Amino acid sequence: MARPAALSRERIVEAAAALASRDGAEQLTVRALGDELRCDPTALYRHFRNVEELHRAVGDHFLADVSVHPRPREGWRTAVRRLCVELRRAQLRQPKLAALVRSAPTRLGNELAITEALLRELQRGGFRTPSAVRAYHSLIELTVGSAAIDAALSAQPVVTREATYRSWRNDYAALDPERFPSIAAASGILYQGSADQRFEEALDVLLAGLVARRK
Amino acid sequence: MARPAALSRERIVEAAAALASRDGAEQLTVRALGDELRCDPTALYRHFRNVEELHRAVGDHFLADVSVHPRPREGWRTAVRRLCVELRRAQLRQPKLAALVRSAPTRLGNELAITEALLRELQRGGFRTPSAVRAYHSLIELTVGSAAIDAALSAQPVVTREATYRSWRNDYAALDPERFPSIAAASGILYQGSADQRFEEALDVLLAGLVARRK
DNA sequence: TCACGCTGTCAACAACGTTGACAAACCTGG
DNA sequence: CCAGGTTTGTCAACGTTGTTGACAGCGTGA
Repeated sequence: MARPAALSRERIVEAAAALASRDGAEQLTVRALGDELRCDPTALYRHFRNVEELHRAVGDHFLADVSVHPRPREGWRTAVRRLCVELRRAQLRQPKLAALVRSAPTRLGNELAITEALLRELQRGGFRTPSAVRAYHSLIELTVGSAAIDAALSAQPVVTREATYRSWRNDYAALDPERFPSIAAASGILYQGSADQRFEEALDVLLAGLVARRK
Repeated sequence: MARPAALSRERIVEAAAALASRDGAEQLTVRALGDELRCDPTALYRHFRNVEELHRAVGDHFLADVSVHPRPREGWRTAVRRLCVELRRAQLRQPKLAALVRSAPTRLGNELAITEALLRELQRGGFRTPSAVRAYHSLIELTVGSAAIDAALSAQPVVTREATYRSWRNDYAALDPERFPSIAAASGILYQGSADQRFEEALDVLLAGLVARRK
């Protein structure tokens, strides 16, 4: 081949992931990555066509946590539900990196495996291809979207988060009941419970709706 | 006050809105805004602390577009669907703002009006308060989350966006059918149609699921 | 009238992604 | 064993972004 090759896609991706999860995805710049790797920033372009390609690789890196292999005695609906819950959990674990994968699918290894697993399970559940694809889109929309919403808050410690929810409910309760009667009546239970609960509730409702429209 | 005051927050926000909806939010730069207003780009800083404050103002401007007043002869389900679609549309008009709004409800004017309208319509549809709140959470999770996903792409002009979807489908089609049989079979219809269609499909499924669980 | 304050202009800075020319290091064909 | 070609990191530079500080023009209150 060529020269010692101090760099490699893997080494770059790992450095980028460390940098992004430490300083935030917005700090993941070509020059900062050069500092992190102790090499010239533009050396990156020997391994990636542009930053977008790098972002996709980094985004895919942490999706490896989702286990996509079929489990014996697991029904399709349980499998789909678990895949979505794990995908969400992986994104919430790395909220800063999740910003890289939610706007566009990476179309790389780990994400492809998740997509394949979801489509496979839906088909096993009796969805024919066009219907399975529509169901897949709906599930991803809810799962990834919900993770995007909750990313910021889930980064906070539990006590802080609970305090935040409480202050929201207080704000709702302080409203003029004449102008906002429905909010006032609901102020005690708005944003009660965890975001995980709210997501799984929505997921179950969506799944039920999908089953009813299955074809 | 002072000099003729050719500029104002309102005039700037309107010019920014026109620019963003014409050329895409990506093109909403300080210099482009200067061209649009026929003034020096930095004059903007006499009215806004920085671009982020401008983005918020533009976003607020569009949130007012969601019409929350009850319409005669409009069923609750139609109303809920419309509110969600309009809320999503409002957020997509200012993709850069979506990042600021989605993590936490602002609990201010326009957003409160939307919350109130959603809860009101759900109750009109036969949901009792606790059930209506859960339904509200699910709907917001999907609507705001979906907007967060699509924000980046909807910032691009239509032709670019279509080219992006096409290149995704090409990537899926180029995969090894042995390793990814389900994706290969679905590659022609993955990410076909618009993001709006996919969202409304998911919304309809969710609504159907909610109705089935109504109490 | 005149000084103050608001507002737009201008030049400049730092940081961003990206490119093309260059140089060093390795592999391979002769 | 060495010459040629390829790979890979370095360097300087370009065009773009947001932002700042000095300057100048204008209107109003003292």
